[in-house]
Amino acid sequence: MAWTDERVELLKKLWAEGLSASQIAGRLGGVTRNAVIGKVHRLGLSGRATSSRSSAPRRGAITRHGKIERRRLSARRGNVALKRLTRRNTIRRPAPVEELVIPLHERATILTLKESMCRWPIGDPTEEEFHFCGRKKDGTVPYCEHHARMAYQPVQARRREKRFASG
DNA sequence: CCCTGATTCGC
DNA sequence: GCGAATCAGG
Repeated sequence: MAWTDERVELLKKLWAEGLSASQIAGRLGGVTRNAVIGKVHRLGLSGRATSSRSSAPRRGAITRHGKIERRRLSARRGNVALKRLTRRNTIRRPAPVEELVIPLHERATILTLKESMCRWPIGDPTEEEFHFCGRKKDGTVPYCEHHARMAYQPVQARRREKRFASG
């Protein structure tokens, strides 16, 4: 699919809003995240404000798409020695009840929703702003931790409702 | 393994 | 100019 003026403008807008390349690709449709990244570079938009990534590749050994060199580099990776032990937070807060406001750049549409994303619907499906939660979920439930609590309400909450209902 | 952006280069 | 393949990294 061609980079029409409209699509380029949309790309610029979404990139400025902080959407990731894959998210933008999902919204545009017809392009991969690689295409988006490539276009971003050609437009000179790369390097978003607070991205202090220094992922520039090491120079020197890479010839072309040299497979030998790649393998050598890959073999040299993975020297993870010690990980800091983290203390678990023992304080448990009660489950929140209010709906969360999902930041614009984290919202998922039907096109960007992945298997690993929370499918809790937010808003009116007939409206443009309709989206899904989109945060990370585990494999056992279709929702993130927060929305799982809303979907499967704890016994306590139901007891309270029952009590209200009966008197 | 999920994801992120960056780079190279055949097309 | 385009973007797949591949990279480095969280």
